[in-house]
Amino acid sequence: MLPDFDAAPERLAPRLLGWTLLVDGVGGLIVETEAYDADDPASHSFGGRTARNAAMFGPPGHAYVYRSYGLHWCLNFVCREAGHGAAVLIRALEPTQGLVRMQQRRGLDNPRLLAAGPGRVAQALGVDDRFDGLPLDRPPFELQPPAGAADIVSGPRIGITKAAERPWRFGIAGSRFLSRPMR
DNA sequence: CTTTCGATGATCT
DNA sequence: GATCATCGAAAGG
Repeated sequence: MLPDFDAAPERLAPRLLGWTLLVDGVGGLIVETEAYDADDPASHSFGGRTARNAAMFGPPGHAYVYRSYGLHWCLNFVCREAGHGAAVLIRALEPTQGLVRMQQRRGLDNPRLLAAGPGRVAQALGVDDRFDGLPLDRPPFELQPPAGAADIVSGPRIGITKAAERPWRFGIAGSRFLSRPMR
């Protein structure tokens, strides 16, 4: 069973919450996401296809990984349809599997800080540009459906200047593992 | 608790 | 040459 990667990003993003994301058996529950679309000035795909964002214009259900601020990696799930340029940014996980491995990679103990933020997620999972364009339906990736329904909250996306009013950030209400509290 | 700032490099104009 | 879908440490209330 897999998420509906053919959906528009603002619909896929909330639906991903509660799924378990593992990379080589390490990861946890997705608790925070953001949607980015082609007609969205905040999106890397807004200006059309380039070398960096090529994976965003590839088939749905694949990874788009980019370098942020010259230091961090960020992981997205491509969605909608091939050639469109839509994706969902994975912003935070509640760690459940491979705690020690994540603590080693992050150089931290506190489970709360292991994957609370997109750069932290990628570092904890060992994701970098080698994962750009890889399919999400087979190893090293594994996705497991939610155990039950969760309360979902939405709000403005973080760290953007354009289209800042779109409420395309989604989180599980009350989770302690968000990059920032929802509002 | 809050705000500020430096790190660091690819990407795009 | 400016702009980042960020993080962590430091400084101030």
